[in-house]
Amino acid sequence: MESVFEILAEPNRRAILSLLVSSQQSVGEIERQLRIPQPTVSKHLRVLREAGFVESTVDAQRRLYRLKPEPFQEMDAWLAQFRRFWSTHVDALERHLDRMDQSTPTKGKTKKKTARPKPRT
Amino acid sequence: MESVFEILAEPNRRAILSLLVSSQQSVGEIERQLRIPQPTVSKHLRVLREAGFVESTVDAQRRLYRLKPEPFQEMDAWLAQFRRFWSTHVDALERHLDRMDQSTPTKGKTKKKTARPKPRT
DNA sequence: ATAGTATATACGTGTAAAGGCATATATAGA
DNA sequence: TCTATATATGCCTTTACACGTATATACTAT
Repeated sequence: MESVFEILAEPNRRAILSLLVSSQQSVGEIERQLRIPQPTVSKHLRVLREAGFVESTVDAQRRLYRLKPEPFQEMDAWLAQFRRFWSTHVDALERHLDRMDQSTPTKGKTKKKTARPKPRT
Repeated sequence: MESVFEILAEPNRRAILSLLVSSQQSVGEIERQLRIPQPTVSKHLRVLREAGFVESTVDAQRRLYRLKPEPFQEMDAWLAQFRRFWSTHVDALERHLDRMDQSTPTKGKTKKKTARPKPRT
């Protein structure tokens, strides 16, 4: 479990990170929002912490977890080598996004799509 | 093995993708450059193909594999939700990049990645 | 048809990680 | 002190891959 990619391979961990985008959260808050048992949350948080994705501060009995930017930047740096490549393929990409659309668990976000004339598969 | 992140969790697969950035390659070429046994290469290529990362065309007995852009874009879309966040932390980021620099697995590398000077909480 | 080359697949095995459950640790408050 | 709350950790079981080795399939050339 050394690379950032292995860390992100776990869906619950990605969910936790997405939760923390809005603001820092306690273990209990994460537990309730994601409806996964507390020991599971704590274990994933440990992995995320050791990988540098999050850090925590103590607040009474609570621990507040928040994001750290570095590993995300590391991923972005890896992805960068492919950017040049995929930007030359925007057309095929649009068709793909068409089918993907709401696959990103952000929040209620308006998807500004330019006219997409391709409902076919 | 459904998400792009799980696909990229495997180091050999990431290496294959990085190889293919420059140009399309046959299985044998990949095998020789990465020095991993041919069945392993084929298996990883299968995974990558089924996940939409690559596609292949036939050239006599060879199969030429090349990148497809969509999954990369999907990853990028997921990462996007954190961009806003990490751009407000450029300073800490710069220090990190300083230590990371050439993090792209081109070839043999020294594996000193353990020491993490933490700007303590 | 036979041999040679290139790639894919099948099978068995080891391993590591994820989850469930119980319990330990720490802090707060009575 | 004792109890309640919040979080972490330990143990156990299950499962999902990744790899090695062997073999199958496909195409080429003689």
